[in-house]
Amino acid sequence: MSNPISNRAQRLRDAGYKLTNARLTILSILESHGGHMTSAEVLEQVEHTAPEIGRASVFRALDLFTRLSLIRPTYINDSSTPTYVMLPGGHHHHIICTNCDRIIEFDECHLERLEHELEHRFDVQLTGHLLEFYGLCTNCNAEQPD
Amino acid sequence: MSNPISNRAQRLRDAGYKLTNARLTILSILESHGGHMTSAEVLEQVEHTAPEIGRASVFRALDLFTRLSLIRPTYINDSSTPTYVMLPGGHHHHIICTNCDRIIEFDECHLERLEHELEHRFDVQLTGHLLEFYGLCTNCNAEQPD
DNA sequence: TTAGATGCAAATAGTTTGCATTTGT
DNA sequence: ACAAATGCAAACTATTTGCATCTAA
Repeated sequence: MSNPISNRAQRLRDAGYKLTNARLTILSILESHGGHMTSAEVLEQVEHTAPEIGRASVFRALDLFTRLSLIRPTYINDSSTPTYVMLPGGHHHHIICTNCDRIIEFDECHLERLEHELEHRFDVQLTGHLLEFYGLCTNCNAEQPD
Repeated sequence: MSNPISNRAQRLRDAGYKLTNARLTILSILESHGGHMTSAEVLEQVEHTAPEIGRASVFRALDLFTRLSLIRPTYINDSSTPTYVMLPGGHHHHIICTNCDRIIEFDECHLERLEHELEHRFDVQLTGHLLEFYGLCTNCNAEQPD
């Protein structure tokens, strides 16, 4: 009640969820890590910094955060493990090299106008978006003889 | 050698991959199904229409198609199974309701300019993109008292 | 002809479940 | 006080692997 609550924690509370130790710890791990984290990386960090938190709680928290659009799972490296992307300010954008899986992040997307238009057209309330471009990075492009 | 080869099959061949029965069958299942298919749905279809094709080949084909940007795995329903999205013309766009998982597809994105700009800025060769908006659909928005 | 792709079945690994206990509000 | 969330460990399920065989080019 005395220490400051992060924006995201506030959103959890506002949505009616309890600010438990497990949730706050996992949120903090995601926030301090920045951009992308696989579920395996989150599990590993939890294991290191708060081994009392169970595996199941990690998955439950990741699911909850996803429902709240705080993060979004996406496929990057191999095909069977999700990488969770933070959606600060509700959005995130990157380029994925489909050959070497390198990620290039970029900021601007100019999608505000489209977002508003879609909200009106489909009568939805949008909270975030993810924009992914796929292709070959400089290195992989050079390697491909075509 | 006599029957017509689809655009996508041609892209497989051009990239140096063999046009095997397994790959063509799976491609055709994806194409005839249209927009979205989970891996489980693909497996089920294969089981019905071509039971001689092994599970492993399905996953191998889906991985290959992903590397070629013919499809893209994304998280929609539950968190543990990918939904593959066709990328006809290289792109796809939709809105996901984070409450009921309803998907609303839409066409325009006006991202061509950004795509070209990114190609120059990062010296990459882009082959496709996926744009996802997250939020609440009409029904779920109405239900939420806020 | 032959490198690449397949099918099979077993092994693996990631995720979920059920339930008694704990905790935030 | 009590509904909600947790931690545990077992159960599950999707995916991958290794290898002998087959096939597209």
